[in-house]
Amino acid sequence: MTTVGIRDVARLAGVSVTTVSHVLNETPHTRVADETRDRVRDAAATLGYGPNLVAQALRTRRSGLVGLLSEEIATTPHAGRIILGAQEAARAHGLTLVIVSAERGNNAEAHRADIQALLDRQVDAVLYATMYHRNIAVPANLVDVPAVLIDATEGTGALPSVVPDERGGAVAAVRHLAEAGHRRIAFLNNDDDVPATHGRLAGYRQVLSEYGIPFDELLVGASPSEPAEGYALAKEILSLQRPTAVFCYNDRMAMGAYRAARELGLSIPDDLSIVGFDNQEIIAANLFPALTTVALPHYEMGVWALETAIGMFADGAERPPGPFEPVLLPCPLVPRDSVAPPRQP
Amino acid sequence: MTTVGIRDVARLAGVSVTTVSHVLNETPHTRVADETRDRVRDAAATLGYGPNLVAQALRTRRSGLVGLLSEEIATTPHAGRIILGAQEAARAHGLTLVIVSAERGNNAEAHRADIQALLDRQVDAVLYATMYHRNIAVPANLVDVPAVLIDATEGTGALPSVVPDERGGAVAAVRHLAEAGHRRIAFLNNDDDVPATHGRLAGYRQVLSEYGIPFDELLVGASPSEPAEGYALAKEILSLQRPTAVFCYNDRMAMGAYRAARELGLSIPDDLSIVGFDNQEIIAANLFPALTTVALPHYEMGVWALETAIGMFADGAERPPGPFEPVLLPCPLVPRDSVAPPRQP
DNA sequence: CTGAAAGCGCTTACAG
DNA sequence: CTGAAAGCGCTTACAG
Repeated sequence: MTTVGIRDVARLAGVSVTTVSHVLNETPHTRVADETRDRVRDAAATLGYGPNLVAQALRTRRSGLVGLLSEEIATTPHAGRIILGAQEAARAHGLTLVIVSAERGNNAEAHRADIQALLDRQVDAVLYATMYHRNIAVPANLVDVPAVLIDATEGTGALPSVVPDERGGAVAAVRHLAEAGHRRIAFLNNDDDVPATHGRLAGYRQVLSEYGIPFDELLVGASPSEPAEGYALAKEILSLQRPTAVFCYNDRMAMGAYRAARELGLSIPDDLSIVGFDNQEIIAANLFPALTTVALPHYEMGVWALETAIGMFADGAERPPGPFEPVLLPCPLVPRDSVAPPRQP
Repeated sequence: MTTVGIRDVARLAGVSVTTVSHVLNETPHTRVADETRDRVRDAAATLGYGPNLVAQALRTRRSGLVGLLSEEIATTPHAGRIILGAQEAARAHGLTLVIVSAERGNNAEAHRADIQALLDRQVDAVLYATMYHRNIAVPANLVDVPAVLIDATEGTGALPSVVPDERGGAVAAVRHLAEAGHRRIAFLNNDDDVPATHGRLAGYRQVLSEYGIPFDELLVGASPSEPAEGYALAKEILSLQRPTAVFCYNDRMAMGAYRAARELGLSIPDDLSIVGFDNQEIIAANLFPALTTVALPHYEMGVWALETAIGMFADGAERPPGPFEPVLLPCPLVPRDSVAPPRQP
């Protein structure tokens, strides 16, 4: 690969490198004769010239790189959608995404080192994504660069951050059930102290009061948010109580609820309607019947974060002072086949 | 962020930048007094100096960046494991991974542009990953740089490539069933003309002959590799034939087979043993009973590709001439709970 | 309208 | 054992 430089273009066009730079970059306030412009462009095209972005970065002190530090890139498809959103937004702005998967175990010191590596690379900004919505303490050196949090908040409001509107998503889910006519709606919650647990419960309660349905604590349970535990919890609540619908903290618990319903001889959706949360395609679309659920805005959070970061380092943009309120992105309902009106009483 | 440069270190240590560079990089064949070394290191440490990698890249003509072009980053967790493998290998070698998600639709021209963007960034190598094992035609400009294919082969052998040992994985799966005592083993295959279809069938047939089991075409069927179609196919074969075990092309089809078995009143694993392929955690671990399956070596392919790429651009390394034979990585059996000996006949 | 020259932050022969 | 100087490929005042 013979590498062609700006000098080669200048020589072929018979102009100086200054002029080549001006026309190729369309430098504002610079008049260049049309005829010269064309000559330069032709020369660049015939040589297949593309500027060396490393040199450009050194000179302009802008690398065009944005770093994405993500926990657990591999284990969840969610991370993939964040990456995709950030990546497509980056490409749309001529930026390149550099990714590093954070060490497991939440080792703050290791994260600091990962961020330092990104800083040494001169990234223009860093995006910091956690694997699920939570409150975190950020590594100290994150303040050395425009940074934004994805799926995470941090108490002080020092950084812009974007998270799912958990409550709003739950409201959509439970309203969907209520609108279908359900009044005895169980809720299988997670038992971790994380924002989604509280937010989804709040949404559930909100809809109950909207519809004047009394809160019945026998219809609400909490367990680890996995299929096996969801199954046990569903079995208990479905056996003792007689809800006509159940809203599950996530699709994995809904998987368990499907099994419980099956074992109790309850047919979905005729005997029991179920709504999940997370929209994990591989579960939701392939359960039988397909699961109605609520989508998490991972792609959108990736886009939002990237664009917010750009706003922090773009020319002329002042880095906003903060403190920042977390931005909530909507969690839309994804209707499939697991909801029907309750049977006639 | 006041950025500290090599000059600041030199000034503080009372030496030239040349000397700072030598000691920090441990340039071979360079004698520096121990006392000077220490002074330099102390100065760098107290200033928190890290070299500007952009400047270093420009000067050494080595960016330390490797690009990963991956189709469909978001839709499959597989891509995540490739990224993770490549990323961790990159970090271990002081390299940084740059990722770009290829346009959907397999648009060769768009891929060419994505690769060009990577080349403009001066990446030292590019890794090209497809979303499932297949034969492809690579964009022409990929030959301008050390490149390796992940999960893909390309006819001419122009590029190193790494793919799963489909046949070996199928052999492990079917042997596992045969060793448990099964002799009537059905195979639910995919119906696409892709390497995995042929490889897994070959592995199935190989084990049959190892055990002297005649090939019975009534026990073998093919359909799209999704739960719904797997269900239909399983229902047909399980109703008409009476296999004691079924080997499924992938975990999604196995999901369908579970449902078929349930509807036919067959209990897994007592009445019917099932083995899948792909080890999609979210399915395999959460089906009930948990699915015994075969893992695809995505993480390992990511590592292999990154390290092979390094071998192509490292100092002193000659770029191997090719043609290259695809390297097969093993697909190990992941035993769970869906296999048992057949009932007494 | 166009170009000569300095400089981004490093590394690396070369000289002493 | 240590340092002065050139140069990687660009951009950008500045001058004409």
